[in-house]
Amino acid sequence: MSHTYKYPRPSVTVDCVVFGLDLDADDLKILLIQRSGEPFAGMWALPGGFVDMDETLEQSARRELQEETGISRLFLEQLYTFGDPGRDPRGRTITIAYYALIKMSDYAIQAASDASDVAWFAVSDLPKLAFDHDKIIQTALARLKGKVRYQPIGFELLPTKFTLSQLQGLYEVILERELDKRNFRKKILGMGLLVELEEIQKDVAHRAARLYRFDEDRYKRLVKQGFNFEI
Amino acid sequence: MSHTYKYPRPSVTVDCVVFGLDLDADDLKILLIQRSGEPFAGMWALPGGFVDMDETLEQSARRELQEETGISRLFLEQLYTFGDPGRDPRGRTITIAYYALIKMSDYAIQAASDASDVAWFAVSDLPKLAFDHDKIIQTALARLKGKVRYQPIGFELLPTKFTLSQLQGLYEVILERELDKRNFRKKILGMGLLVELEEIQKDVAHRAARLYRFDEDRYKRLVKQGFNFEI
DNA sequence: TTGACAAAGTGTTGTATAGACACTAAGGTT
DNA sequence: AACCTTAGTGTCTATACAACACTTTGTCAA
Repeated sequence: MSHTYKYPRPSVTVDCVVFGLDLDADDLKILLIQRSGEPFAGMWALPGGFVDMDETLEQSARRELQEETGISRLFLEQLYTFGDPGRDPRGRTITIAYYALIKMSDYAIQAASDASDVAWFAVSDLPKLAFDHDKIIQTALARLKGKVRYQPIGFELLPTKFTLSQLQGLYEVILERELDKRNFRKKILGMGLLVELEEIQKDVAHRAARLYRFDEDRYKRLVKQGFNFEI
Repeated sequence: MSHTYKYPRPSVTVDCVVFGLDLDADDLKILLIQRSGEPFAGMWALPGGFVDMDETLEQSARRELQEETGISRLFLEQLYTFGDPGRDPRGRTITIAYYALIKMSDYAIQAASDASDVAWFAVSDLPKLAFDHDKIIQTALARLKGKVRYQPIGFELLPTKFTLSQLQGLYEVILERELDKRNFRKKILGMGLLVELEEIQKDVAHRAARLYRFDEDRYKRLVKQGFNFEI
């Protein structure tokens, strides 16, 4: 069955920049898939695909992620729409890019056990990418860097329970600069958005750090009162 | 001539939220056009239209603005892409929304002398709009409000030469709160981005204010050195 | 011409926040 | 028992922000 229109139409796709945080390597990573078909067969690319006619753009992004990587529950936000003629050799294609933040620890097994055509790459060591996906990733990095300071989205990258050092490391990796430990703790604890848990770290070869969790309910309440998150 | 594809494709359009500042009324305005054809004939809508196959999305937005309103040189930036199924009764349509800032004083004649189907509306007094254009406008307002504090885009709305009171009024309108005159002047002048001109206001029924212009070159140089604009 | 009006223009002070900075505590390893 | 690694903690200074009221300048009308 085919579809005929009076005027030509571009193809419309979604692509996802999925960020994960490697706590051990103190490294920000991106999930890529290896293309099996042409064009760019064998090259690495962002997970994504064509938009179905009866789903929203966000649903489309979630579905493609589910299909290609098995990842389902995550923070997802529209990034930017790329549509230069020539960005896809098959013909005019417009892609709505999304970026996602996932708790990599939750998915560690999945990504590892999956077929070899899904893998995490450190942001600082990306392979050559299909289409204009390098440009999309640069845009996503800039957005993340800009946004993480004013909205508590960084917590989406950490496990539910985390140490203050892990949180600081997260900001250091994303913002690409070092932060002062005392000032950071003073500030983040002063906001009253972290709940100190009774638990401490386990299996570390040094003094174990206290675990905290982000208090999302309190954050939402404070925002209503005009509270402004800022690192 | 018709075009046939194996899979169905959505239509792709661009829409523009054009902001202008009414210096007399101290009012933020949006440029709308009155639809002549179905659907939503007679209703007001954002200027926009279908994307051609051989132009970038931004070119497309500029072309549509030129065609429908005569406006050509302006600040234009991608806003967000709206693509819910059902947002256009003619069938699945995805629209890439842009927002633009124009020096309304430069275009005052054009908008007025044009056909009656182009008009400025105060943001606080918009008519009922076609499609989901009210939602697009709300998104644009939020973006403008968020962005104007951290990037000197506000100057795009003022004439080249402006008074400090006009600049303050601009921020007050966009941010929807009053600012202290002395603190505002101290801060904005302290940034060293305004050039004090030899000229003063004319034809005002009170003490004439000094005119300033924004020093874009200096701003660009400062940004390279890590300068952060913030109101 | 002068008095009323309207907006321009101008500094100080207290308060809060950001940034610089170094040592002790705890726990596991050798 | 000594060592190694990371956790955890407080003060001071400089800067930025917020609150606050009066004088100056020019126009217009009586």
